[in-house]
Amino acid sequence: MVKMKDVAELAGVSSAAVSRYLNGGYISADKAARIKQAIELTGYVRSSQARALRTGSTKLIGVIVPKINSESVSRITAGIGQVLGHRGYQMLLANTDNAPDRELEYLDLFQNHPVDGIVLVATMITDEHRAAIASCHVPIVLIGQNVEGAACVYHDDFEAAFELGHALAGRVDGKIAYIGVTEEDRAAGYDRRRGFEAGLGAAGVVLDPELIRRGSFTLDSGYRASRELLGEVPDVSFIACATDTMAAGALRAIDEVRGMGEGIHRVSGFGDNAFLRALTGGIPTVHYGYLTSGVEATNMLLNTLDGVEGESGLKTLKLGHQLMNV
Amino acid sequence: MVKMKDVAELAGVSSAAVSRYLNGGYISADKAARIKQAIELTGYVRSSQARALRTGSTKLIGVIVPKINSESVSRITAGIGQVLGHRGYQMLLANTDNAPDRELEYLDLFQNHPVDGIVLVATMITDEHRAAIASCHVPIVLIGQNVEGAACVYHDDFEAAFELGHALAGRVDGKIAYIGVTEEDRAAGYDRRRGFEAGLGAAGVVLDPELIRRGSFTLDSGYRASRELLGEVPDVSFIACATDTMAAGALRAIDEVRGMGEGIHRVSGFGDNAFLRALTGGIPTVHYGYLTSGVEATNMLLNTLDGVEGESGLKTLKLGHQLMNV
DNA sequence: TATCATTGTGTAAGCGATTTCAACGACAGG
DNA sequence: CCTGTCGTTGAAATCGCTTACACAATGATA
Repeated sequence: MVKMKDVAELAGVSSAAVSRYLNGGYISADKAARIKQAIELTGYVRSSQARALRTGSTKLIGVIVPKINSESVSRITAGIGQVLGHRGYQMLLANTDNAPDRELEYLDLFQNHPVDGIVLVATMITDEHRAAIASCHVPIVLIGQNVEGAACVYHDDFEAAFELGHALAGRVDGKIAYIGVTEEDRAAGYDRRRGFEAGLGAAGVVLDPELIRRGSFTLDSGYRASRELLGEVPDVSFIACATDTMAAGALRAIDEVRGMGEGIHRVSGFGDNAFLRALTGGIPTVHYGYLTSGVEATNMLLNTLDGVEGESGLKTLKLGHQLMNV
Repeated sequence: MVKMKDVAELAGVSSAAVSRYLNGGYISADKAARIKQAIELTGYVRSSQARALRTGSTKLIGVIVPKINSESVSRITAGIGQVLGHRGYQMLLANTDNAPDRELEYLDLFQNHPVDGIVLVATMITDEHRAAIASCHVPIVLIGQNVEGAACVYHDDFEAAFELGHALAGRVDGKIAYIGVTEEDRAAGYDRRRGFEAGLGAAGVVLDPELIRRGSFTLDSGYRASRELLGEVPDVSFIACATDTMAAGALRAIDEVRGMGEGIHRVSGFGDNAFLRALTGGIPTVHYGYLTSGVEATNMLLNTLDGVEGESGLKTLKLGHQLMNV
């Protein structure tokens, strides 16, 4: 592998000159030309490892996600990747498979090590998480949760759920059920459930605690919870779910129990999944700018890292949402 | 940041001893104990950058994908990530957004630089690709295409499509149409289209060239191609698509033109998308072990890198498939 | 003419690990 | 007692790059 010294010798300069040429330091025009030629001739590329050791910067951003094969996460990731690519960084992806302790593990691994910054697509935030985030040696931005004391890019799940609940209250007659997710996930669990209840409440509809069930983000869990619900409470009229994926499961359950095509007007979700939209013509749901959240979070992070002027660095950013099909 | 020298001093040994302790070289029991204690006391973690510079190995695997927010790719990626995690490697993810030249770019970037190996989730393989792969300095495994002279983990798209075509020929009456993707994608474009035609042919059904259209992997393109098709040839009876995602678009188009629920029995796809399966009860499609292909490819790659005995290293592996709902 | 920025340049000192090398004590065999 | 082997050790040489520093020119300013 050709190294800087080789290039320097070929160009008849010192390796310091080559380094300066590469990094934009003082260099005379003729030497610059000779170096340029020497680099092209040898096909030299500088060792990012040596550079990293010397400068302490790797141009790598650690991205921690709970699950890669999910529409929302992969959209967020697409947004992150877009920005990183544009700005000369690369993405080190860590998938925790929904295990919050693996999040901590990666947080630990990353901060000591090879990354310049971290984007955490967050689900459950425990005290341990807060501690880990606070003691992080590199800048970190969270996506999806609003955590005090950390830079966050998030959506207002309470408000969105409120609006959805309020809108649905007027349109649905009969019993409304809600299938949520773990409330340890503040945004998708707690806020959505509470917001939805509050929204219904504001329209004078009470959500019967008996009709609140719990799933786990998967289509299958939405399906199972719905079957159970329909079995126990046959006259349920509408099933609201905490995610579109779960809503797809609910849809399937209703179709099975009540006949094909029955489910479409009897479920709602969150996330505005493209597949679901196309196949059903659109159930009531909330559109979040997932890609945008990835973009915004990453820009914020890189602005601090690159010391971009005019940008106030890490802060908390609430993105908007949009009610669909209500 | 505490470094090896600090640990060594605290333990009263040389840094060489600490390094040996960490890497399993000669070390006496008592020194090992002292070093262990010193490490715990200081919370020392070794700099992977310095290590990388010295050893030339980064424990990083470059993963190049055409698109991150797609079910098949994210499943493959999940499989890759699983294995990497288990075996102490990390994933450097590069998303090319379906731009084959960005694939080349990353191939170039990766091979000279910080990764120990590459997994390429391949779509179009041009001669440039072949050249880049052949001249790659680090081991590389392709997923999804069978390329002569490269290690590949792939599915037999021709055979799968043949079986699907053959099975459908007996079940469908009336005109069958096919919406494919670019034939530069040998597996998903060329092989599927040809296999499907051959399968129909073997059952005595001819696929009218007028009824072969072209889309681009997206739901929307499947929708548009189908609308066009239905407009031009109103008596089309069945639309086979090159991917489930496109089939979802076709489904929507048929529902729009002929009434809700009509599409379900009139489309087929490839890939066995979970959402589509749940929402439709299952259209004819082919199930591929996407996660498995990620797992197998990565194991193969790491086996060569780690020099695992008994494994014959990089080779080409054809995975099975399964016809669904026919 | 003396003084001082300004611009270029090379030398050499690291960054923090791994690894070669020579050396050393102990102990067994001859 | 000498020699060879084994297990163990630290000093020192890298790995390839960046950058502080010293030192020249050169031209501008007083």
